Amino acid sequence: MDTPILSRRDRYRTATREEAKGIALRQLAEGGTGALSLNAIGKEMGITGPALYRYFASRDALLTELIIDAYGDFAAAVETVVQAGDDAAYLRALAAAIRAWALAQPHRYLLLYGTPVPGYVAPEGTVPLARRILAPFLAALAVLPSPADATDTQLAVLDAQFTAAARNSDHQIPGALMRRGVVWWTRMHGLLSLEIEGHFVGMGFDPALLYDVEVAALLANGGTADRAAVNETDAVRPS
Amino acid sequence: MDTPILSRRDRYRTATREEAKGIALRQLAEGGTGALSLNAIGKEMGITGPALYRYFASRDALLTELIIDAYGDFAAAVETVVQAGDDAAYLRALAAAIRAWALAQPHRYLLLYGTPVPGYVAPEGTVPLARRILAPFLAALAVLPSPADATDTQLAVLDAQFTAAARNSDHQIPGALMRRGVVWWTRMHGLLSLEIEGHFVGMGFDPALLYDVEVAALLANGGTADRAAVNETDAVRPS
DNA sequence: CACGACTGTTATACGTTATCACGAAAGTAC
DNA sequence: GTACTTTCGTGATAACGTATAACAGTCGTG
Repeated sequence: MDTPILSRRDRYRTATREEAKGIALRQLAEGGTGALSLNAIGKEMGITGPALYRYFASRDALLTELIIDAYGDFAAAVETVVQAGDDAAYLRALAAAIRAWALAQPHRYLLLYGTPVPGYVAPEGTVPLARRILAPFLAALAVLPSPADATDTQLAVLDAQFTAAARNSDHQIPGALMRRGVVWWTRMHGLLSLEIEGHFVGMGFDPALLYDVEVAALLANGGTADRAAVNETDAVRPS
Repeated sequence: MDTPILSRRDRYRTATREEAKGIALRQLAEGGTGALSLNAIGKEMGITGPALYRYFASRDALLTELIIDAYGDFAAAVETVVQAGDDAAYLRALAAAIRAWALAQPHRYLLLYGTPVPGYVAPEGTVPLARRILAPFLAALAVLPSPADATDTQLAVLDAQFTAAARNSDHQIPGALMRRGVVWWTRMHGLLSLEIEGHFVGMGFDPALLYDVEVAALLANGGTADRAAVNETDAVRPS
């Protein structure tokens, strides 16, 4: 967060930009991505719609800016988790932080991981941000013993793919570790997205409890099958 | 699928409705929910936009109709899976059918489980449809031995919640069984939604393989932690 | 045949994004 | 202090969207 010397004009410019983005977030929370309107934002700020085009190139530009901000905010929230207790407790705290952030501002979570909006173009600078969120999990998982081993051929192939991908990238994360991190990610996201989108309402159970149970399962067997009966891959597939 | 005797007019009416819905699906696949336009549909059909309001009360009405259709189609696709081999193979085939349908028409999958569109109102008749999709899984899971037991207090509470919810509903599904079904659902959805939305691109692994691995994990330990070290629930939670 | 329901058309109101030309304000240079 | 330049905001405009209303044609039925 470096704040270079800003001229009077630049300060005003960033101030109005922030004000607009704040109103945009509120509109987003109230009516989803479809409710985001530069005209409405302008009206609320006391200026006309076209005036906002001095600050944002287009509606999509504002939206991608909100996405990038949300990524950074999300990553920051995860990074503030302090490592207290053993690694299992740390992972539980990380998972809890993920859920807390997602439930506190569901619209922003959906902005990151929800249905891509019409003119969706991955903002390019998004990959390192996504890795920043996963990093704490990987750090904790690295020192946690992995119950499952490569006796399973499928797992071995998958881990080899991750290892190969690491070679072509700038990081050097072991394949099996990255695989475990992705499993954590997908399971947490499955629960959170369904909860946020309201698919659990009326089912009569506590989503927080199911979340804890799933986190416990991840801690116990690391997201892999530690039994046999896995090698029969050629199941009956439907037409 | 009962087809009562339709008058000449009713046949024409349903025909144009179906034609419009077909074009709507194509528009949806090309540009997402935002690209769905009654005007554009009409133009493509050779009629004006307002004419379509004789067939659909509003844009949202058309959208919810598409959602209901997708639910039925999805459920039908799952139900066509034939039970061959043991129950594990059947469950694998069911999971594969889920993935095949979702990947074949990602926009429709997102219509069901994706970010709710602006004027989202759960179409009311959607709950039995959602249960229809889960039903085959529950049937197969019922006869499959569950490795995990209620030695875990969290699991016991969760299962009790599901059991209580069943009492207030019309079905009579045991709590532990329903819990296992929901775990299958959330894990499959986590993988499928992230894959469909393109969050796996560039990571260098085969999503199908990860899917198989996760299904194997579900089969092996039923989505629960079969080890200890679960009872320390009070982890460090961030601010 | 005649009536009535159904279908499609134009016109209209109102909303959105986005661009443009113009005028006003603020900052900078002399 | 005056003149210049950059920035900011406005209003007009084009194109597209939903949705309603009034009107005209078409079809099925009594």
